[in-house]
Amino acid sequence: MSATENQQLKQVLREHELKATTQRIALLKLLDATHEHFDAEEIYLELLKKEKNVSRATVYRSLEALAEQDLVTRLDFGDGRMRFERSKGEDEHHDHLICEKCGKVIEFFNLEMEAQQLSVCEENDFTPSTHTMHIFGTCSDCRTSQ
Amino acid sequence: MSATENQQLKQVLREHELKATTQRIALLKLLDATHEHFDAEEIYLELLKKEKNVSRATVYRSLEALAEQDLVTRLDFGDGRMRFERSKGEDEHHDHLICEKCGKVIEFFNLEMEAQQLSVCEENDFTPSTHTMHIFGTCSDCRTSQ
DNA sequence: TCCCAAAATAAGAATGAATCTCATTTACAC
DNA sequence: GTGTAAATGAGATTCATTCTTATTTTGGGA
Ligand SMILES: [Mn+2]
Ligand SMILES: [Mn+2]
Ligand SMILES: [Zn+2]
Ligand SMILES: [Zn+2]
Repeated sequence: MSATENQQLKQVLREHELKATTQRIALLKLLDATHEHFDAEEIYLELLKKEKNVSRATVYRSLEALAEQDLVTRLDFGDGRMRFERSKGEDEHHDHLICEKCGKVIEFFNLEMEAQQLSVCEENDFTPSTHTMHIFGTCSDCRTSQ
Repeated sequence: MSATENQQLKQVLREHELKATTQRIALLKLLDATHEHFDAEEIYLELLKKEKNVSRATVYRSLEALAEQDLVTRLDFGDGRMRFERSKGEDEHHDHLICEKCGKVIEFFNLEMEAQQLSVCEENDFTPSTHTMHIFGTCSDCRTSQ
């Protein structure tokens, strides 16, 4: 809504050498607003509500461009479609607990685990770029309610 | 080849309440022989070389049945198709380093990391069932050769 | 403010991994 | 050996994602 938010996002996009299209701005605004882990179709449908002109192809292309610049993060929860979240700072990396019953996603960060990852890479003379650390299981709500 | 290997695999399948079809036996034999991380199409093509009758559908269905019984393990390296490996013992769980340049897969096990995972689950009142811990990056071969 | 070339978009076709359908074959308990 | 439920083969189908092409938009410069 706010013109200032639009301006800020325009700024962000340009800093990353991306043209500030209305679709990309709307996409970032959506992810900023919700903090959720949307898939492409959900993003497409949300954007349709707000903007008259959006196409699925643009959602996919924008997500690709934004992910390339680390403005959004791709998440693969292994169910056949990619999820996306707004990237937080370099310093705010986190991993995920995913409830197989209700789909809830719990974010966590564990410094010791990250340190062990680096240690494993060193042992294997391997230069890491990214990692996926997803723990699947049952959340407390789903465990108690059955 | 060996009749004894066939008999052993028949035995294994029956212990898991799976009918010992020639296709399932051939599939297990292939994975036992190579220790590789094949996708379904690769498995299909390999089986075609050896058996005259195999269909893609059977490969997928067999892999599903075998994975259900933990005789094979599904691996999602995030590139759009699932990989499969022969499951090792409960005690031989491992995770993967995946080279983004050459596709090489390095297996590792880190007890401290696994312990931290349990600790994170406890903190979040979460009951884990499985996890994916894949580190993507560049292997030493690919780093030195360029 | 107007103009232009390059880049991005809309709409829908194409792709490809995975699943489903159904007629036929096979496994295995009796 | 028989019968029956389960598994298979072949190909159709699904569905997420990518591609194609004509059209529109962006951003820089006149
Ligand atoms: Mn997250
Ligand atoms: Mn492995
Ligand atoms: Zn839950
Ligand atoms: Zn490599």
